[in-house]
Amino acid sequence: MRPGSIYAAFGSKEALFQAALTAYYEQLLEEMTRVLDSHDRVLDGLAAYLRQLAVEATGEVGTAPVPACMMVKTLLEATTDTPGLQDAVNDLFDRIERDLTGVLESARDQGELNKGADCARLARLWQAQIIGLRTFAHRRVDAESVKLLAEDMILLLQCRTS
Amino acid sequence: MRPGSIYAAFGSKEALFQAALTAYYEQLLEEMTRVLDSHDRVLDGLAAYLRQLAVEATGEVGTAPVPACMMVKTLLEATTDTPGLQDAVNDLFDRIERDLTGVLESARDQGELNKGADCARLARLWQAQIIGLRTFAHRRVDAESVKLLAEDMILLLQCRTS
DNA sequence: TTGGTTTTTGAGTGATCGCTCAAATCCACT
DNA sequence: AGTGGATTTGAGCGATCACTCAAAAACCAA
Repeated sequence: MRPGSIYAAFGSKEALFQAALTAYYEQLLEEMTRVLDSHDRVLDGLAAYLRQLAVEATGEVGTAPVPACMMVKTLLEATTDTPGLQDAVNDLFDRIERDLTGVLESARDQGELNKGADCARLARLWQAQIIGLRTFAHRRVDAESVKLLAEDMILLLQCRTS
Repeated sequence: MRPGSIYAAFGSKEALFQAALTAYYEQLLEEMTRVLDSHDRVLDGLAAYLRQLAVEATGEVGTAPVPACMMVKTLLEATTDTPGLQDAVNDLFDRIERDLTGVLESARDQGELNKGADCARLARLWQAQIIGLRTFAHRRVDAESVKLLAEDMILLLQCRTS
């Protein structure tokens, strides 16, 4: 495909990037939902998701290590002179926060969290853990350290949520 | 200053960037040391540092919000076709990990942590928290949420370290 | 096969990129 | 004031940037 076709379809480089970013978010959400659905307890699913991120990030299995999170890179790179991008990436992060909050609320409703848990706040804490884990994993560190980091985060959140 | 002077002094854009990155790390370390030294207990100092990051990141005081962490941005952006940069940023992250490990070891020696604590592992957990907090804070989120996030992280680490 | 629409292409636009260099300028020392 | 070495400057190099467009090609119903 040559530039002309792309510009005919998307109009601008930024619009193309935004479409890619949204598709990226949708993949992310789909995969997280898939992992959560394959576990009975919500908190188990979240733990499994974090463990999976740790493995993928280091490329321990046959696959190559997953590249850096597109949303995080965009969040850190977008400035006031790309207002459209800034709006878009913030909107997607808000969506993830709402998604995660919903997941945690259903965990609370099923008795996995105490009744008074602040699920939105927990969702932000969890999101920060995911960001921290995935970003950390880009260092040249051994896979074991990343997996231990994931376990620590899981422990932390369990001690916070139970 | 015009390009010629800069290239005369640094040789290349990448070398200039590396010098800036190293200077950035040194500032970071200096500031963290300053905060730690102004607290009797090491863990109190670390908590204060995280709280300070939360405030600075949101720009709650008079100052403008701190831009994204140069080291994190470099870590996420550096690829195999910038091997020098990748080496440099990994080296600096290693240094931070060693710095933090040393700080935690002195905390352990003073009885703030239990004798068997894995300080290197804790240092990586703490580093991931800092990365997560600062990155999260770049979202368009109210300052209160960021401060609560910092408090949650501090609580988590206290429950992990005591 | 034809005719009309959509899509892709290749060639090219000006702007900016990283970078260079000879000439001009600056500055400490005599 | 004069001199030698260090520094800065302005002009400009080729390469790449985001992007455009007329023409060619591909597509598809009739």
